[in-house]
Amino acid sequence: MNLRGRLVEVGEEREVETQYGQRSLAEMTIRPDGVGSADATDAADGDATVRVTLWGKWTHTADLADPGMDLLVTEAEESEYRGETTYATSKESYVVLEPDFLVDVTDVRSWVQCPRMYYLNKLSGIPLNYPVVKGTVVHEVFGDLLRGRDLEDSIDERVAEAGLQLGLLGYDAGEVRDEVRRNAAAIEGWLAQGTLTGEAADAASSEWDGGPSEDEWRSEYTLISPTFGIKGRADALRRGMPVELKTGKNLKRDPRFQDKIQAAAYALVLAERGVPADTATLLYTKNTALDRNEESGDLSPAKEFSVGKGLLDFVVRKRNEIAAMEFDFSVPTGFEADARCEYCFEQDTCMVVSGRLDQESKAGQIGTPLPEDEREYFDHLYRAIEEERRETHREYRKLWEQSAEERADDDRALINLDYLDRREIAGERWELRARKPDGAVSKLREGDVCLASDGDPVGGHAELCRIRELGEEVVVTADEPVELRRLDVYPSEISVSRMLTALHDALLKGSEDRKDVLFGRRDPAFADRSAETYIDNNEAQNRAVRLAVDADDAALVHGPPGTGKTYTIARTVRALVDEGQRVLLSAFTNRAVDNALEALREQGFEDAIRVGTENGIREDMLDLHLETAGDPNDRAAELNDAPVVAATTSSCGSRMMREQSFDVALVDEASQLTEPGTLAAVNLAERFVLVGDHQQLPPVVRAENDLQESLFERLIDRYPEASVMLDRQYRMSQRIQAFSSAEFYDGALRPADGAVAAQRLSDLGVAESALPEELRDPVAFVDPDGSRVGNTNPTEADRVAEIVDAYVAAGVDPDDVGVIAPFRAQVAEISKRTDVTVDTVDRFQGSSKEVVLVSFVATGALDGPIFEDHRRVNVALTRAKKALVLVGDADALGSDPFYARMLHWARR
DNA sequence: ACTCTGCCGAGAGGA
Repeated sequence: MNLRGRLVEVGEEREVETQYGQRSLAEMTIRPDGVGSADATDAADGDATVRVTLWGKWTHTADLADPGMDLLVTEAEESEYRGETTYATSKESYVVLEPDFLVDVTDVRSWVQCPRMYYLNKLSGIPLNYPVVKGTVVHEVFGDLLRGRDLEDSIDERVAEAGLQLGLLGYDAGEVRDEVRRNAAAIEGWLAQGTLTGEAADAASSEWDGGPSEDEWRSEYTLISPTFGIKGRADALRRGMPVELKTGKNLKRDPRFQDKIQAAAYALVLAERGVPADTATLLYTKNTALDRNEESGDLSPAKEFSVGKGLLDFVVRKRNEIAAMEFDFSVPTGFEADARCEYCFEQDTCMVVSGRLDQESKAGQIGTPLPEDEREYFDHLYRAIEEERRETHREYRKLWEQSAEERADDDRALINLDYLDRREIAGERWELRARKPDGAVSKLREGDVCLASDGDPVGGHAELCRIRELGEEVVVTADEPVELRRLDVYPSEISVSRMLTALHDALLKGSEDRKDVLFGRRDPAFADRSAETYIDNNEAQNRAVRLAVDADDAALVHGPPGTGKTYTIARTVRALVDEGQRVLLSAFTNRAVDNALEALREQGFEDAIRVGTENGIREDMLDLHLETAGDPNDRAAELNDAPVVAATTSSCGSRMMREQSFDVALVDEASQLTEPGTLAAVNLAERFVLVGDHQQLPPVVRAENDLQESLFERLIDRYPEASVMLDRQYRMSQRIQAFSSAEFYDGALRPADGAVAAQRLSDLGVAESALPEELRDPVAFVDPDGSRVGNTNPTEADRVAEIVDAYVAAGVDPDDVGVIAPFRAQVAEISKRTDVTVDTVDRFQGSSKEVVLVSFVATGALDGPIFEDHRRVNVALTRAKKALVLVGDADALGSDPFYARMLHWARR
């Protein structure tokens, strides 16, 4: 049986005499309830504790354990001792610390080389370098070969796909193709050997009947292990045994140890799925025929080795070391292993990082430590980012912990799909189709990468796929055919990793000048190089452009709703380019990046490149999109020569963008970005301009931590003189903007001119007299006397729909009406009753409508965190141009001073 | 208690 629980007490290791001789043991006390999977609670009832003895080598894990950690013992032996039921590890047992902390297989690999290498990889990311790019190409070609694809076709296409990266590294396609061809020859030679003849091609063409079966080849197998807390992707499986491809050379008789560990980790995860693998193969594809002819005779690329329980135990223990270290956010020193620093390629990096961050390390330190406030900042954000990582792991857990129905409720999956069929498509890939059940909704969108499965994404057959169509019929493409019954959002740690690298780059690679400003040691400096006038009809906008052009370090532009931020940004970019500056134009969302580009083009500027994934970019900006595939030189030149590069801040953290440098980074929506998120863009430039509004929604983070305050907000508080507030708004009538202006902008936000101030529905040809009495004021309040049911209020939803109808009946175009609600549940409720746009506040940010209705849902009292952040209300109330209707319960709204003032204003 | 956009995916190599 499996035993799992929270550690209450951790006993010391001790030696005892047994019938098998002297053995070591350590006794643990755990509280089995309330943790993890269902079988965790098999052992005991209530909050009783149980004792479990860890024998032999598992005392190593006991040594790492601390009270509070989650402990899992598989195949535990139960025995009675003086009336008490106790447990102990058996021969088959594994002991897993913090199984919910998902460790990547490659992390185990680097940890085995040196724990410090694990840390350095995590911190600084893997930079753009040729071995990685070529390695990736070879892996892709390998997968293609296994699927029976023509070798030359595959090499041509895969090398072309890596065009931009190769170009940035200064390689040309021909030489790379030749080199890949040499690696591929080793693969082909191996595939053709002895009993393997023709197998790959046979497997590829054979009928597929679900999960992996014994005699088949599989490429790119996505594996997640809830039991062992490991995830990863095996390069291939042959007859259920992992095959790991290496692009390098290994002329020794045995595989490299860390490579064995990597392959063994895949074998471990396969064992959990009931497909035990007792052998694994490492394929060193740089070993050539020439090498083979040498005397030892066994230098073929393939090295097989057996995977016994002892090796698997070792993998689990190493994985436990990582989990234990991450549990209290500690930093590995390198002393945990007996790696020899003098042979290590990372020695210099390791010493610099140790020296600058004042970390203990086996390699020693170089250089002087960063100032204390910078180190504190690092420690603080490092921890916050790691907390975010754990929240991402929770998303993984939902893949197996939630029942299908719960999963459906939380919007992150489409379940119970009716599998229709599959079809082989170009590139030896597959197109899979299924029918969606009526009314199923999810956050999945066309173009997303997600996990397609036969209904069981963890224990069954799952493949990463891309969504092509998401209508009544669901169409996805994948490398292997799955019986498509379920689609899940595939959680990714990418944004977390990128935050970490941005933090690292800012502190360890960033210029002192910039850090002085970031850490409040020096006020931002300004030169006098701007022209007098850039924008002649809006004094604040003009000042904003001048501030940005004059900034030697940083400028901050505060743009409340409707104040022409995007226009000002575009004008600023042009002014900077005119000064000969190379500009990075960035923002949190794709939408904002595209809006800024659109404004640039409207102002006649076209010389920009849009970097990012194709499906994130709006169609009318795709002509500016930088293709990553193609001739290396051309692709690299396109990027390197662009005076303006536009990308989301997330893309700025990509390997390719990290190689770019700019004079100025201009970041929109900066108030919605975490500090590390902002740094990803800021790091790439000499100077930066942040544009945002800290009175609107803050950054979205999963964990409660200090990532919630944006760099924009921190800096604007610290350096008000380096900022300009755009104070003229072009969106709302005087009546509508009054409350927001008074509450959030000290009354400084004003209509740009009389026409904006005085706009009314009659301007749209609507007869206001046709509206019910209660709606004739541009700001109205309606209390429908409903009651809150969960996060909905059906009566209020009815009333909202009636009001929408009233506006439409009076002549308002339905496209000009929008409804906003705080909860998604209420959004769904209202959507059932009307065809106009209905969305949450958060999703409405950035857009506007002539008529806006806000449904507050709450009755009786304002219970819930969603009502606590008044900035959300600011967003909701500032979407309307000519008419705004607040629909809610007067008692609830009156119970809080802020909402009471809002009510007072609305009722006037 | 609630809100939720990004990004792609994990990788490789060098004594």
